[in-house]
Amino acid sequence: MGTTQLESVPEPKYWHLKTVIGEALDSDFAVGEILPNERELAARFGVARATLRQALEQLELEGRLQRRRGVGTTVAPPRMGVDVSTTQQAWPGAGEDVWQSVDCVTATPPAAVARLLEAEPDEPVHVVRRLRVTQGQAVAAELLYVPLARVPGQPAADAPAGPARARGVLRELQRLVLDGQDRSVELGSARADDAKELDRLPGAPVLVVTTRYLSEGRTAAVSVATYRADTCKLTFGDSGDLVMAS
Amino acid sequence: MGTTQLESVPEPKYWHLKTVIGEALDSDFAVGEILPNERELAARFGVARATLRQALEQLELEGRLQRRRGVGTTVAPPRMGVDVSTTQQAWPGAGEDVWQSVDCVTATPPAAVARLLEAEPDEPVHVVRRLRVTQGQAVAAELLYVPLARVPGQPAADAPAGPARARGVLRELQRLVLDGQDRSVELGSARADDAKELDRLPGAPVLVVTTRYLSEGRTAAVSVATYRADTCKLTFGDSGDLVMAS
DNA sequence: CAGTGGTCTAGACCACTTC
DNA sequence: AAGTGGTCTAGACCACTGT
Repeated sequence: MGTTQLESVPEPKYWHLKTVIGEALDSDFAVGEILPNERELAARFGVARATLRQALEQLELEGRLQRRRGVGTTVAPPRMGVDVSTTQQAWPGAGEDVWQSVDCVTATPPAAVARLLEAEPDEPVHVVRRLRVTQGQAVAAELLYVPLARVPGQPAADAPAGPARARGVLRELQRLVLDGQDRSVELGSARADDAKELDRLPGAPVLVVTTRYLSEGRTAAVSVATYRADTCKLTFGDSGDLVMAS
Repeated sequence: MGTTQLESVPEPKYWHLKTVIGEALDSDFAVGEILPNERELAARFGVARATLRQALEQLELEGRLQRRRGVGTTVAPPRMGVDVSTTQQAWPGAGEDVWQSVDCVTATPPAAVARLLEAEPDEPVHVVRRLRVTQGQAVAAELLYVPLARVPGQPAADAPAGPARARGVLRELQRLVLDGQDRSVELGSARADDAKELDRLPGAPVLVVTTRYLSEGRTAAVSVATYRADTCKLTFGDSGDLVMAS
């Protein structure tokens, strides 16, 4: 007894629910196990389905649950650590193991990207689409913007859009001297196309990693990569080869 | 005529709403301006308030809106870039400008932290509470865990809890040799205490930055910092002194 | 006090997956 | 066809902020 704290600030129901279910997940459920459906759970806890859903949404946001329409709600495995460190400065595509080139087209970039590129909003750029696959799962979708003028040997600017052309642009990029790069991470919500590639619904929370690649004092390329926030933890290993396992 | 796309996949209402309002924000509103209240907006768009709220929630998640109970919904300023780079390896508290020491107590860490510390779950640690303030605003709340055994000169282990003791622990830490650090970023939701310090409601989305400080081959300290995801963009400047302004 | 956003309800229908 | 999560409604009341 003692500090029973009689609801000086009454806790919202969904918040309390989240705690209760969260504890149940730790003790009574195994990873991958499916929970009772939402109507069942709502009835069991004596709340409306909307309230129950509010609790489940939070747990999904924290990476503890995974919900799929038409299937059900399952207990999520711990988030996988995805290395995004920049200690080994390198152009994208240097370690071709994790990123798959999907496509490449020529277009004018969004205004925000043009600003980062220090280019006119209507300057045409290569737009390379890549997918990061880890343990058989797509964890990130990337758009890499490279102004045509920055890659000298036009690697088939008129070549048919596709993976081959994407690899061509990456190859040209790697000919340049990389002076440095800076990076930012922020919360966003998945655009429709990214959501599709990541097997999520549009609007799903994602971690947006924006990288600016510098060469000869200019911005040579900008990458905007959206990582699934539910399943990923971004890691920056800055201490030799040590990586946070967990 | 052309690609009118007759709803092959009917877009959810709230998604469409989000787009419409988002565009209106760009063209018709200035930063800081207050929007009409939710009931008014819902009526104007001919939807239920819950649906309107779903759209506003997304926009808030993306840092475009700011909502405060009892006050209203305002247009948010662009996210501020917060530097969290680790290029200059340093113990916490080395640049005392941005972090304010708030408190320090002795306790046993959560299980997950104990694991990172490579310590027994019941080993007592200093828990230093700090607040990161930028431009007059609290942007992050941190808990720094330092095992008592790691800091040699017990800096008043029984001293009264408070800022003075916090600074004492940081001072002791800085006597050690820092071998390296690694870091991870993931999405989380604010615990009640963090939410209070960050002036948000519990459950608000946050970016959780976990840092492990290594000394003499061991983990000397673990920091868990929760940044407001709505107002912050974490930056990692790895190219000299260049910072992404935006 | 009036006005705001936050919580909650009890329903309905829709889109998707699986059998 | 049956069962799942996703969307949407039209209300109600609560907690908080201002005046």
